[in-house]
Amino acid sequence: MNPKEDFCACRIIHEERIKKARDMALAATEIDRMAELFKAFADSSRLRILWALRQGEMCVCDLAALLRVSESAVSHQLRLLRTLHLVSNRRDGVVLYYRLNDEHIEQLLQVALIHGRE
Amino acid sequence: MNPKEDFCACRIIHEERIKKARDMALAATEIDRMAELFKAFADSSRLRILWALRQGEMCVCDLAALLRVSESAVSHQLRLLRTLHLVSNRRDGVVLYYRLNDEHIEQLLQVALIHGRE
DNA sequence: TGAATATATGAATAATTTTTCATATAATAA
DNA sequence: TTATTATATGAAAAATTATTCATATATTCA
Repeated sequence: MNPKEDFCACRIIHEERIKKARDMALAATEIDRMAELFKAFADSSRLRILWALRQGEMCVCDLAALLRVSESAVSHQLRLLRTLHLVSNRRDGVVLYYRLNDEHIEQLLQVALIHGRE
Repeated sequence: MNPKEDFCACRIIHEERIKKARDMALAATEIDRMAELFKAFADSSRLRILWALRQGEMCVCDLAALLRVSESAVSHQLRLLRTLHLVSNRRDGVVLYYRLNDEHIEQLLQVALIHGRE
């Protein structure tokens, strides 16, 4: 079977459904952007960081102590979250304080939490 | 540095913030369940499957043709979505029709899409 | 200026996830 | 019953992601 071709080994294929799905499909870039966003939430360390930051800014050191992981690991995770504009930081002397950057974060967390509890 | 210990190499640590974050932290099982859910959305193949199923049920073969990937790959992805109760299926003879199982899916997709477009 | 420290980062390793390939299962048709 | 076919699945291979370790950077303080 060659997935590159627009056919399928099966006989039972629903042309109209596939056409309809193609018509309303999102552009690849949009799918990729969504996947990137969900990936940011798809890791327990990052989820705990995001959840913790809901109640106020914290420095890298605080987050490392909270999660009980190395500061380097937290810093790498924060970089990913920063790259996706989910968090931003503010420097006060030598310390960087991180905060949530976006109301959508809270929405996604809440929907996921409710989903899990049902 | 030993991440297992409740301390941090840094001097500047905000005890109250960490305590507050600990107090409102989610249980590990809840974090894990949320991470699992987000993982399901954190892959472009699965996102495209979920997006396609919004407009009606499709069989494995349809989805493979739509995504242009092997039926085996789609089937593995569907198993994951099934395990998380995000999709369910209905058998009609030899064909299995898959459908979305949950209104939260639509909500998560929409929030993520809007987020990406802003 | 030099030492100390909070954080960042590249590269390597470890861990996890996705896809493929081969084969199995379940339903239908002959 | 046997052949066919749509889908499922285990195990291996390929790809991706997280963490660690070593080191770099930026800021403060002496």
